[in-house]
Amino acid sequence: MQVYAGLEVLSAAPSAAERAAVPHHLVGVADPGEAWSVGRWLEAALAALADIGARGRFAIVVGGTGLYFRALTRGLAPAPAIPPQVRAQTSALFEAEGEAVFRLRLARIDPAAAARINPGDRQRLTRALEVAMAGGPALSELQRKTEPPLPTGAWRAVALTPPREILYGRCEARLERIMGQGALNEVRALLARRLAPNLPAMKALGVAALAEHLEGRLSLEAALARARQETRRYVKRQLTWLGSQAGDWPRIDAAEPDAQWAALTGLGT
RNA sequence: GCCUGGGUAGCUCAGUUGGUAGAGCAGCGGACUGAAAAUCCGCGUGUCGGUGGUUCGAUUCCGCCCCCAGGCA
Repeated sequence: MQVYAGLEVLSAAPSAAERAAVPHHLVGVADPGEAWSVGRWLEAALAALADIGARGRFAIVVGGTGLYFRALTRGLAPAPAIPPQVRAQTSALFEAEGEAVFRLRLARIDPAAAARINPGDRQRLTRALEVAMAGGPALSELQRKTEPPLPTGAWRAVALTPPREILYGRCEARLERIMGQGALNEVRALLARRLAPNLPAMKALGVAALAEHLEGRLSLEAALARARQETRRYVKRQLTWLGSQAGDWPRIDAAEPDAQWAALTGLGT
């Protein structure tokens, strides 16, 4: 989300002072009207990493999105680009056929995907069919061919997993802070552009709830309560991801991380 | 004070013609390959307000008490 310009407050992007102290890459580089994706981000991230490496420096990749780390460390299936019209098409098809029939249709071209995807998971079902319809190998096939984009041993990872209660407290503090920094103004500006609500930028935590408040359909109190809830659920999903997908990463789980960080890096605090 | 409704899961409620109860939301757990701050899947023991009685058995029927809402004084 920090990739989008105009979401600096909502996404709690690094401050001007932080950015002056340390060069940051890929912050505010995209327009919220553009739909970025893991694939597009990965390309940009690899380019930035190559550039930093060429200057003889190392980079720190920071974020809360498990899929993006997975793409960077383990790779992304070499799937063809899917035009937006195709997506609209599969979505309409799903609508018309219903899940059961749609799944059977998918099973004919990508049985592994049809068997694996959870009931009701329309997003994954339609995505799998889109890739299959592009004419090349099925998504499940492509996923098997995935190669890590970075050389082994070129990177180290660490998962930050402080106690849940502390995390929730920090979410609360973050919400208060961004409200004080003008989160509502950012939402107002986003609404003024009348962007499609399914654009990724419009899915940033708090946008939908605060938009409902600005449109007079929700009290501020109720909107903040919903933003809090969405944030907590997101935190929970992050922790689940780290538990299974990044189970082998070393952890920093203390509320005050300095000692663990020093032990991990061999550097002083 | 009297009358009428209510008191069941964290919340809003359903239900049991007597055999110790179930939905939605919340919460928790899980999945995850170009929408991922997304999209999904799974999980329901709670003195059925308290107490005494009837009964083999009471959350359910009866008595008394407490609390809440509305009405009457």
